[in-house]
Amino acid sequence: MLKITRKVEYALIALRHMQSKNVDELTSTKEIANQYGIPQQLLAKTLQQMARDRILEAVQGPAGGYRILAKLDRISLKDFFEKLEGPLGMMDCYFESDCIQISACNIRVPIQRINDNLRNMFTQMTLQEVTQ
Amino acid sequence: MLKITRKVEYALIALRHMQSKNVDELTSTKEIANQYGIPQQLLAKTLQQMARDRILEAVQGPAGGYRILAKLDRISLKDFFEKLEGPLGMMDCYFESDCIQISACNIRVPIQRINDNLRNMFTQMTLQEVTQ
DNA sequence: AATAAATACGACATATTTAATCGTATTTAA
DNA sequence: TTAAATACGATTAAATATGTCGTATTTATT
Repeated sequence: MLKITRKVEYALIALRHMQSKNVDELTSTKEIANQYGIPQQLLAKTLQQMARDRILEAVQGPAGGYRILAKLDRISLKDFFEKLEGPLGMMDCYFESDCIQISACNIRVPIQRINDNLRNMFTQMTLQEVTQ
Repeated sequence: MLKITRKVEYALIALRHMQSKNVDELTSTKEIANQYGIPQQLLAKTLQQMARDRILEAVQGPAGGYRILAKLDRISLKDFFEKLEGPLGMMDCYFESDCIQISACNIRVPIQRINDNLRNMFTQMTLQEVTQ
């Protein structure tokens, strides 16, 4: 429980790598995959998604690659995680209302308390803070 | 990511159920399983583990069952989660040192920052607070 | 003493989720 | 025209979580 996924891991590695370069400089998937021993195809998908989410900018063609597009100090860790993984909650019943046993359930409030604290925490941390 | 497991879910349900009773009163696995629609065998294992962890007290034989043994306001959510699920960290490299690419890894510090915040948060919440 | 109802627990099976790979298309600098 | 890069849906593989089975042990009740 509470494990970070590879997708998020690879995304953080890539961001941190790009942060060590000049802002306009491009980084290819291959470069990162080789340097950190990451499956290239999988990393590619992650970077593509980040480009769709306007965190990165993609440049196609040879000598292409990615560079950081967004202001990382404006993106909370919560938003970052949710962009990559979907809604951030410790239980689905936090979002869905079709739990079969919802009427009998006695821990909705407890779970909500934990969830709220968790979300608060990740809302207060920015990507910049974490990756700088 | 960040999903609570059934084990933890069932443990919370059981605790909350028992909290609504007199402190000495026993609750059987069957009673909880029936009332909340939980697989009895699986719940049984969870309760057995909680008994081993001295959170619950088990009484065997017919008319046996479990009652709350520990002071719930003395148990942090971190300890509770770790008793049930093992070390609480967003990445294993927080605990293990045999990561193959540890030398190339550039996100140990970032991950540690997230981890520390997470652990802090769960250290400050007590089981009592959550389930009361 | 026998029975029945409960906990104890290892081993196995199934389901779900995550991670990785494959194949193909598109873009564009050289 | 070619080669090197991104784009992305489909599939496979691996890992984890969830659930079940079988059997043993304990003990109140009869």
